[in-house]
Amino acid sequence: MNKKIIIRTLEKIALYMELQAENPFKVSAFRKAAAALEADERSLSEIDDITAIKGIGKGTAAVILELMETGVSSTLKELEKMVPKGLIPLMKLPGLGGKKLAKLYQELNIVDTDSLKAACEAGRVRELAGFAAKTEEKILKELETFGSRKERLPIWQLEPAVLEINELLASLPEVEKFSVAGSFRRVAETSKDIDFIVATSDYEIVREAILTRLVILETIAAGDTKVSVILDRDEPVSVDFRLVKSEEYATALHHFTGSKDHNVRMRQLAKSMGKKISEYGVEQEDGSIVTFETEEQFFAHFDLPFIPPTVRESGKELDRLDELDHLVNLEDIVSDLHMHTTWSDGAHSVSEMGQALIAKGYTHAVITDHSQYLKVANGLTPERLQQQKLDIYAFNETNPDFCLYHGTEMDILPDGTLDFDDEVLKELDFVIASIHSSFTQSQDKIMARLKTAVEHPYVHMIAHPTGRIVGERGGYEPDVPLLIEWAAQHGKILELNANPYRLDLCIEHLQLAMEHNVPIAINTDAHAIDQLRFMEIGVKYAQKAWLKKELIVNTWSKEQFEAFITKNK
DNA sequence: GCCGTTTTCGGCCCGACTGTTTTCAGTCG
Repeated sequence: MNKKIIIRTLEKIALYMELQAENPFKVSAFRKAAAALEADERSLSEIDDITAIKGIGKGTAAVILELMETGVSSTLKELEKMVPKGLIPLMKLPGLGGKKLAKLYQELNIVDTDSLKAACEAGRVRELAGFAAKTEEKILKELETFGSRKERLPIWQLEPAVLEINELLASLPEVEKFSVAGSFRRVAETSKDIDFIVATSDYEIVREAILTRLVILETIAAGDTKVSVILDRDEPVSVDFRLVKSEEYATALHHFTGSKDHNVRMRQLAKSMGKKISEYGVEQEDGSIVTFETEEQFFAHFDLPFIPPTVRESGKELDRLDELDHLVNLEDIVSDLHMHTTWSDGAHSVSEMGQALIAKGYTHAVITDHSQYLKVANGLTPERLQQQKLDIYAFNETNPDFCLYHGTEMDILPDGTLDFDDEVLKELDFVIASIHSSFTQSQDKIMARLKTAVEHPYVHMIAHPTGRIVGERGGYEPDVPLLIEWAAQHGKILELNANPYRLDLCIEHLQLAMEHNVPIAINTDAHAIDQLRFMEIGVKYAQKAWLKKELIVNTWSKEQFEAFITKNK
């Protein structure tokens, strides 16, 4: 029996129970059991006493054991008999939860979207106690777009919306402090919505600014302290604003940054100390409320160091406090090793990129334009590469405190050969190899291509090793664990591409790379100056994998970096 | 249904908003 199937079954049981209007604590007990099983790293066969896991007791263990022995759950089967399947997806309809759906089913025999729509249109829903005309209208309206709207949006689709809101809030004098919160702040690959915490003493003006100055498709809620809207963008984006007093800001930001599991763990810790955490402060044993200037102070109140949002996930981060010092921060980054200029498909010149990098406070960087094979990107021939070198050296001469290295992002061709000869490569300071073509080749062929590159003495790094696009496509699906092994053998760098479209390597692979001591470069792959900002996303993503900063090439000094790039020359 | 040095019953994180009510239930995060 597959552990995943057991987890899903427990979750399904919870869902069905919810639709039976079962005791909510019982429902959450099944969800907690599923989560506990998922959080346990052991495989099923390695667990001898399942009830020893916190959150799994007699009842849920019985379900698990039955599944392991027979492959089915009689509990779920019973529930399926009592609850029509068509009701399950309706749980996702905003405004409808288990209790309301149970009522609709019991009183009006509503079993799916069609019967729900019919009942609304016939005006029968409004006759139920607890429902009225407004609810009926709302359900009908939601049914129109039901199923067509994406449930989660990838980070690259949300980021521009976050920037736009940042700009609006920064422009309001009534706003004292603000920050994005939620899973976006934790740099999740996808998020259901965007959360913002805004400190102000002038709720009304801020609320009006939000409602009038953003392009809004729909206003879900507009209360005193909470404003919920759907922005009118290519994909509609849900945004929640929490308006709080300045002194509540730190606790509110912590609360709405989550994750849920992190908050639960924090609240349990608080409780064990006789305190109570709410989004507005920490209630002490004597009933007084303590508030904080910053999240740092909030954590310090519980004798904890600052835990970065990115690692606030399972709650287990509270058991890894001694590793926090090794996490990389944006201040540790002194270089960016992958970017493009007008020589290929970039928007800015060598000199413009160089100035922008200096403004970032970096000590060095590498210009890595595309190679000749990539004609759509105006890839460089060996001749143009020669000319570019002069351009880069000229920049260095006028900016002696900074070093711009001359590199390339060379294509690994579909036939497995490299786009430049050794004579060309050995003249370059830094050589990136990457795949931009024939994604659909077999894994063997893809791996053979990567192997050529990894083994080549002049290649320093493999860029965006999977070619995935977050939330869109999987990429060329290489055997990443094998690639990591090769990189370890040959002393090559693997890239964490900081562009939110890409973010490969993914967290799981970054962890594996760290176990093998493979150096990781966090690079923006910028095609324009403003994309240099992606470094922050990359750094935070690396934190999520608990990547040690010592292993991150961009934290190395110029001397360390030079020692690395010259070792095979 | 799960848990427990406040321990075998009673609480389970906590609070805002909406829509229904006329003091609150349900939903949501």
